[in-house]
Amino acid sequence: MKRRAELPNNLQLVLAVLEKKGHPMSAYMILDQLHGSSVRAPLQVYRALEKLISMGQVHRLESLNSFIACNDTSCATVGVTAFVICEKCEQVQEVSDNSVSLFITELAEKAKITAVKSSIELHGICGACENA
Amino acid sequence: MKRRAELPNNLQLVLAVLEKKGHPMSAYMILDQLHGSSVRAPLQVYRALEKLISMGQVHRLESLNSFIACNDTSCATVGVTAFVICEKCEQVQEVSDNSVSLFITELAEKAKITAVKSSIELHGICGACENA
DNA sequence: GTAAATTTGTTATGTTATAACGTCAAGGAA
DNA sequence: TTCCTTGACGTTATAACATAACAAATTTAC
Ligand SMILES: [Zn+2]
Ligand SMILES: [Zn+2]
Ligand SMILES: [Zn+2]
Ligand SMILES: [Zn+2]
Repeated sequence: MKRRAELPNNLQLVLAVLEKKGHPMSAYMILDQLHGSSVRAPLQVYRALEKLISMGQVHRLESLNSFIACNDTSCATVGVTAFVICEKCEQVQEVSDNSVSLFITELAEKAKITAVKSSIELHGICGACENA
Repeated sequence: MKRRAELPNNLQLVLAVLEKKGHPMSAYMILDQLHGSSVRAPLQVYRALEKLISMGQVHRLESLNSFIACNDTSCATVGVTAFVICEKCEQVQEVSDNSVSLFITELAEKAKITAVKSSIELHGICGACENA
């Protein structure tokens, strides 16, 4: 994996925006934030996101058509991650312990399928928002 | 739950198209199939889909931006369903046994969140396609 | 150093989803 | 009945998300 400083410029820019925000952002929200930089067109953002995702630095949230900077170093080694999303404050937790990978393994076996990728996204209201 | 014959016309039309296909379809694919009927505009399709989904007759696959007719009577009673999708033949299996709902329950507890909805989608290559 | 291959930028376009507004029909109160 | 409210539906327009196609620049292979 490339070290941060070695990332091409567009990847650094996109990743920095996502990390600063800390919440899910659509590609077009990212593009808005980069107004004035060398990143001018949607495709530049999508291409950067694609690479960052393949490096494990960014995740795509399918149920939101959005992207978020990885916030859990362990998810890269485990490979399967579940995302828990608060619908009120947009906080996202990554869960990538054994129970998640075991669940996916068993699901694939049960369905007689060779898994390629998985998307597990749980929406709800987090504790902090519940008590607000 | 309304019986099939009692469904409003647009809902019947949309559901019939999805059931005939048996695979995931985007709203616009459904619209194409309904050319010549009273369903002429995207919003008619989306409104029908929204109702069919709330009745449990149709599911939305977040990772495909697509919709599929429910093919498993048990998923309505359990409430939580995992979808296993073959990327080659587009066959979709619904899994809604106890292991799935238990996994979601435990995930919600672990993340200290009150679950509202969940999306579990596993992509892969099914047995039939693997041997082809 | 030159040609081929890859990456990047730009424009245009395709795909998915919703906002805004007008019409009509059903149902209830006066 | 007649008026009013309410909700469902159709239509047009537009917003939001994503990729195709091509040109220019850069990197890589020899
Ligand atoms: Zn992560
Ligand atoms: Zn919250
Ligand atoms: Zn179902
Ligand atoms: Zn298959």
